[in-house]
Amino acid sequence: MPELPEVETTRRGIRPYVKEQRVTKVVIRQPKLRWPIPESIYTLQDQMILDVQRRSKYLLLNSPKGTAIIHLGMSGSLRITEADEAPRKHDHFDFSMENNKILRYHDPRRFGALLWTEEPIATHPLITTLGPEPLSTQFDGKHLFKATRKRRIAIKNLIMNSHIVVGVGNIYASESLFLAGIRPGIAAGRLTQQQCHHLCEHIKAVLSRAITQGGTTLKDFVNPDSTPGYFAQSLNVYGRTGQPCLRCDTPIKQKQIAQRSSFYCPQCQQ
DNA sequence: CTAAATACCTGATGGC
DNA sequence: TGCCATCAGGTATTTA
Repeated sequence: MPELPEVETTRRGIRPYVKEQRVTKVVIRQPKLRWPIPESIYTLQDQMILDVQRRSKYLLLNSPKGTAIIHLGMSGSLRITEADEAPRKHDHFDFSMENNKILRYHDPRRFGALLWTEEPIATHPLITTLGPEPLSTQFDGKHLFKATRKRRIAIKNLIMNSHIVVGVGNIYASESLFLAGIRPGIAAGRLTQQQCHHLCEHIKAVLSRAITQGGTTLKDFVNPDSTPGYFAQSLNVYGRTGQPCLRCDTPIKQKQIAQRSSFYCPQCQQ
């Protein structure tokens, strides 16, 4: 389940293998992803990948003629394989490169995407409406406080809204709310300025820590079986229904908020 | 405008 | 052992 740390870990993992490599071949085995893969993606063929960037959970492969936009959805992953390695089930597309390696996309649930744009990436419809990066200075307590005013939506939903801040998925929404001592279901507009400040700081802390831990597995990145390191980190509340809170021993509660499982400690989060 | 529901998809899991 | 039902999850889009 790629959240922002996993996407960033993927970016760092593939970059050494694809940056400044010419794409020798684009192979599409399954064009039906979240949106159909456009024919225009073949423009990437014979282009040099200048860099791999990330905006929100979108990976951006820059070339002189345009940008390939990759989203991992919920079950997507990218790996580097050797040129002669046979594709497996759910390996939907390949970018072969001059260095005799393949950038290969795998996605059982096909919620991911591969798109192509020749416009400046900032003008792309998927990108223009996005809120600030969570780790940037643009995202601070003031921004969050302002975004919460007069909003009745649950605070957990609000921080998962990419128009407000990008990159906060279901796992880290629950985790950061625990660290900030805020109930996930509370109306966003009821948060104080100080609570917004705390929540913002904890979102930044939990995401940076996860990226650091994801980085520990980077050396194994070419191993397709490598699991992202951050899943091994101790989660305080996510997936711990009924188990004792690590801070106060009260059993962790699970509640559906907007069709998403949310986890919290009824004692530590008021 | 906001908020909630819907759509997309497969694999893992649980009940019978 | 098999089969159906349920759930998980990111996010754009549709509906209210």
